[in-house]
Amino acid sequence: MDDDERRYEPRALEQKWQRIWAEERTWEVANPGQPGHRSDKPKAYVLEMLPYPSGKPHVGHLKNYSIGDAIAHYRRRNGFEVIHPMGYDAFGLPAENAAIRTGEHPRVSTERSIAQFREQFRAWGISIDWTREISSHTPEYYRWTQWIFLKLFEAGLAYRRAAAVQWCPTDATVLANEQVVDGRCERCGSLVEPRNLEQWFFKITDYADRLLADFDLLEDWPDNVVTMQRNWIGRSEGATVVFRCEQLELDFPVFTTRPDTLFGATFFVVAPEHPDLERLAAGCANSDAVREYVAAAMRTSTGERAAESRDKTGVALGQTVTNPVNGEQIPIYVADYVLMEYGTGAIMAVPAHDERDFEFAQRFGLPIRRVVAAASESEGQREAPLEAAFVSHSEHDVAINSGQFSGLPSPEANRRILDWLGESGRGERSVNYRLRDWLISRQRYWGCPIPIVHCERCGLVAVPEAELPVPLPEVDDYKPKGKSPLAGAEQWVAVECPSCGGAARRDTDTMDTFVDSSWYFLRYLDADNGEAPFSAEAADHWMAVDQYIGGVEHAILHLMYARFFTKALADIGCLRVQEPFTNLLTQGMITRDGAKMSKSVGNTVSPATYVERYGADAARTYVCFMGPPERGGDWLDEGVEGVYRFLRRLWTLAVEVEQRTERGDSAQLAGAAGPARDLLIKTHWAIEKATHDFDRGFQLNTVIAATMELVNAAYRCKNGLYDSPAGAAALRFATATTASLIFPFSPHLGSEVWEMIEGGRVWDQPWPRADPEILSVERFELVVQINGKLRDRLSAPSGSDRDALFELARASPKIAEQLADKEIVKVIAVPDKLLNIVVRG
RNA sequence: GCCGGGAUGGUGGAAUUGGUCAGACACGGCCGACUUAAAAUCGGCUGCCCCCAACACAGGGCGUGAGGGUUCGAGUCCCUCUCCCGGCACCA
Repeated sequence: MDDDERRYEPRALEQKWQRIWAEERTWEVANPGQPGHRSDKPKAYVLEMLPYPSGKPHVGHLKNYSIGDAIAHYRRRNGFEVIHPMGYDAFGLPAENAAIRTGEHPRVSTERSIAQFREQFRAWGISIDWTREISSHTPEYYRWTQWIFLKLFEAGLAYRRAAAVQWCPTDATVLANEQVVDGRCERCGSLVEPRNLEQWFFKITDYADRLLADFDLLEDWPDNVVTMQRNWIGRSEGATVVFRCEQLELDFPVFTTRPDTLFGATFFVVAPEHPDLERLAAGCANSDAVREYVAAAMRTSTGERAAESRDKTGVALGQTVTNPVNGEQIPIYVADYVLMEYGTGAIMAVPAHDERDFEFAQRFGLPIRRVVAAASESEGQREAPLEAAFVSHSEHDVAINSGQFSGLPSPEANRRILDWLGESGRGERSVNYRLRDWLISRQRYWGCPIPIVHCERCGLVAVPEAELPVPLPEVDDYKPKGKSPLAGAEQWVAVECPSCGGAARRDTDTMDTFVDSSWYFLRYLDADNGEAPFSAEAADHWMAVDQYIGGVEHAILHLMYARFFTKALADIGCLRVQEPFTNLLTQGMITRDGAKMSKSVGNTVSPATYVERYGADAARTYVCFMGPPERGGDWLDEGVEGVYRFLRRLWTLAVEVEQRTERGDSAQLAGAAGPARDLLIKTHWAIEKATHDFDRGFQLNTVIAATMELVNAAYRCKNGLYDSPAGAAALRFATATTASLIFPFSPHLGSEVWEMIEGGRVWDQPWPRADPEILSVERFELVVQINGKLRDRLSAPSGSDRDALFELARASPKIAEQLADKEIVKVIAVPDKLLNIVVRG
């Protein structure tokens, strides 16, 4: 064959294998009951987070799918029936905002982008079962998103209520709590404003405890993700204590985590949004000032109000409540540092033991009474005025100035006070969460319509299942105007009430796109099902996702919502698992020149460019070689080139080995000696190293390094091996093994080299196994240390005991010299590794 | 402030979990071979310092953010500190 034709040409080679995989439908798997279903193999569900299709895929996608594909291949080769599907999170704001600018329908731009993504995934050679492809914007998909919404509605988990919500003025929509970062819209950065609106919520708070408890069901999730979710849910144990306003005959329950500080409560604060505020203010002399304060608080943006540097503000209400532990009358204030959304919207203020209350008390000249002290403090220290709030959770603290509880250790005071309150019905143990219900209404166009009809007579009426999907109507104007663009589709909005038949109107909001992605991993399992979102049989077989791979930016939002959906669907009876993702790998971000890639900085990397120049194999292998998957890394063109050079070296080696050796002489391996045996050992070493690193948290970078070492070893010895049968066999074995080990990263080249050397399909081959016999050596290099310092290396027989090793070491001139006139204190031996002689003198 | 994760050559990162002078593999750099030449390719060297007129060899010392500790032995375990990254934060 002509030399030119034997050059490494990734493009032609990659196209060849991609064609074979498409024609032979290599990566398709069948459900139970379908022809071709493999009940003989264990299943593995390998899934990467689905992409939001905008423009073309970027390097983050390349990394995500390269890692996922390597894992999918590795599982397949280890005997698993792997389901590895793909889809698109196609609804969303960017496409809609583009539509407002360009006038092009979001469906058109989205579908163009989907085509580009699909095309790139094929060009990358990702092993996807394309028969399961879904896209969340299609009626076939969102019909079932609506169906699930209705099930949640029936179960009381979807409800509508008026609430103070966070409004983004730029995107002209409300946002979920999770989408507000530092008081700003996560997406566009605008300061969000408080608004009182009636909105749809999902009752995720009902699941708070299960979301926490079921972390135990997960096998391997990164600690930081679990911690972030824990913090987000923010469970705190404490008590609800009732303070009564005698004048108005009103009870005010408050939540506290520190019942032991009750005797230190010297005033009481309610949030500006508190529903009883008007009644409290009505009779008091200050009522104008109160109303003014409340109005100002309502105008202040959420972020501004939360700013820590801000001085405490508030207004006295001129009323008092009774402290249930000592009957004291303490004044009531309204202040915006108390949040209506947390607890009961009212607090008992204990300035001596809470920084915020302390600050407020100082500003308003309120008494500060100390009720907790460290056990070590003297009487004098305990009586001295506080410079700052004494906030401590030590078990060694004691209660002081606390009536009959004075002198008790704080934990006990806590218990006793609670019991005592409970007996008289003035308080009880309770739990509070930071987590709020998930606000899912969006006043935007490009999303899944909410399948509810508003009827003046019947109220909220579910669209009957048979009428799903409620189609997303065509509109002329996408511009958000404070209400959903869907409201402009008058014909669509006007509808008969499914319940009474009278004139009614459709809900014109669309759902948060996180709803779409909270169940997509279930639709893959049964993507063509026209009767249900998925069959119980398919879900029972494939769920849960054994390995999920995606960006850590979804640690809270997507991952918590999907966990909630899974539990809710299980409760409704659709699903038998409690957790969707058993193992999670969060990949690190790829930067360029040390900075996050962004169009405005102009440091983006287009994978397509590199795939064209170096091939998909080089690009994929490079992103896996940069470092451990969960770490980030800086993209270097030289790095891709380095991997490309390695692949080309493998190719060149394979061509040479194929030309200069004969197939089928593997029996010769048994007799290998000298360099041939060394190469054989190196090959088994590489197999063991690769397998070990794959199994230990997918250390993909070192798997690749092992294959590089093997190729380097083959290059160093190959010219001396061609002439002997054993040498030739060792070279063939090393080359084919490299192909086999690199296949999960470079599937095209791996397939090609395997075919050249061994014939057939590498993906049908089981993952290679290292032969322990070959790896166990008869002799090893003994390291001899004296007082922990290396002094000599000797060849020693494997399995020698301590005494034998010591005798051997003493025979060495270097060691003998070191040991002269020294007293041997101790000899430590590590079998087949080292000997440490401890001496004195 | 609280929680989580880090800090290893010029660079990305290795180190089989307390055991072979730490630095695999790769990038970058230097040198050589091939070539009229360059590119490509192949091969070699590449932590710092000392000893030496210089080269080579051999040798010695120091090195995993800083300091201390445990141990025969520490990048790995413990304590203190510094810095960096991520998350949460007026949540009672």
